[in-house]
Order: sequence, then structure tokens, then C-alpha cells
Amino acid sequence: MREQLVFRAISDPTRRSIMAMLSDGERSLNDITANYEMTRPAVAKHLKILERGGLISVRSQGRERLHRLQPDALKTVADWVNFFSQFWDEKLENLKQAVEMDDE
Amino acid sequence: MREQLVFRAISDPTRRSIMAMLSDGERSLNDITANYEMTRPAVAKHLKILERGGLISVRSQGRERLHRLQPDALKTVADWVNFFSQFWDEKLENLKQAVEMDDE
DNA sequence: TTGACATGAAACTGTATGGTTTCCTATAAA
DNA sequence: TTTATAGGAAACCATACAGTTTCATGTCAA
Repeated sequence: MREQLVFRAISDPTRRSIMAMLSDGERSLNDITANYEMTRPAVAKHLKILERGGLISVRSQGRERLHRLQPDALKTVADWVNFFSQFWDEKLENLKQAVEMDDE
Repeated sequence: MREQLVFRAISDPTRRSIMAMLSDGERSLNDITANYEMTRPAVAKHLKILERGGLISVRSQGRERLHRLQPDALKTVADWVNFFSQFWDEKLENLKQAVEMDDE
């Protein structure tokens, strides 16, 4: 189930933070690690999980590996959330219906 | 950080499934448990996590406790996803810009 | 007021998760 | 052709997490 890989990937604050960082452009592992108080292998693991979820892609350039955001993977989440958005304004909707009832 | 509680709550497939079920209306713990192949305490724990994330609310009615969806809590997620939606059609946007360049 | 039903709570367990340290490989630069 | 830099991989560790069993509490119905 690919969906679960996405939801799992975005459940960690560090990984969401990395995604925000990558929205600014490609970055190497060392670049990314410089922004966190954890070791390189730890960040590398987070990147692996993001990659498995399809949220980032990686390409090699010389001895560097550049990580790039793949935001389309978030459409899965958007669709899921969107299902519930029909209930967001339910109270408002109920109110509207009540008003209409009142009109009759 | 309340945000993290939401992201964590929706990261589990059982909990997302419970949310879908509750979108149909209030349900008791026993009602919900009947739909899963796990014990009642296990489901109760999932409900606790959803409640802590603000995704459901609970009210007592007699000896039952009815769980109700609080979909507004998902706006946090919607906002987060929405930030990235600006990049969804970036390729399309790039293409459009390329075409415009071509016109000049 | 006794029995059945709905839930809460505690103790325990196996595995997943996020992190570390250590060592190995590959590329770039001197 | 060494040396420094960038990253991969394995072994290990503590804690969190999802689940279980067992027992306690509160409410309804006979």
C-alpha cells in the first residue's frame, strides 16, 4: 500500500521540515544535515523514508547525491483530506438549512 | 505542538478507517470494534489518540460513550498540504513559461 | 438487588522507529 | 597517488507503539 508509505513519511516533524527545506531547491545530504542536531546517518534514514513514500527523488552528481522534492506524491494526502472537507462547514450548512426551513 | 498530534493520529491506517466510519455518524466503542479484527482495548487506544489529536470528540450517553468526528482538526493538514500544492503544477508552469518565451 | 452490558485501566509483550557509533566505498583535488 | 570529502551500510540501543489479557467500575434491566 503506497498510501500508507506517504502517511507514514509525513508523520515525522523532521521529515516535514526536510520537505519544506527541499521546496527551496535540491540539496545534498550534508547540506540538509547541517540544519539539524542529529547525525548524518539519521538524516539519511529520514531521506530514505521520504524516498520510499515517493515524496522526494535522488540523483547522483559526481560524489554528491541531490535530493529533490516530488510534491505530487502529496496529492494522495490532499485527496484524503478533501473527502472530509465536505464536513468542515457542516454546521454552517445545517444553519443554512434551518434558515431555509424557517422561510417555508 | 498540537500539529504533531494530528499528523501522528492520521498516520495509522486503522485510525484513518475509524475516521471514515465516523463520517457516517456517531458510534460507540463496541460498534466500532465490531468492524475490526482486534480487541476492544486496542480500538479504545486508537480512539484516545484520535481524541488527543482533536480529530474526534466523545460524549457520554448512559453507559455508552459516543464518538463523533471533528473534521475541522484536519484543516491543519489541509493547510500544510496546501503549501506544497503550489509546486504540483510547476512542470506545467515551466512549460507555459517556455511557450511564452518562445512567443517573443 | 442481582445480573448483564459498556467501558476504563493496568500490566505485559513483540516489533517498529529514531537515533547512535563505526567502518567501508567512491569521487575529487593536491 | 595520496588525501580529503560525500555518502552507504551494518550493528547496536532505547523508547514508542500497537496489540494482548485481566480485572475493576458504572449503568441499565429484570
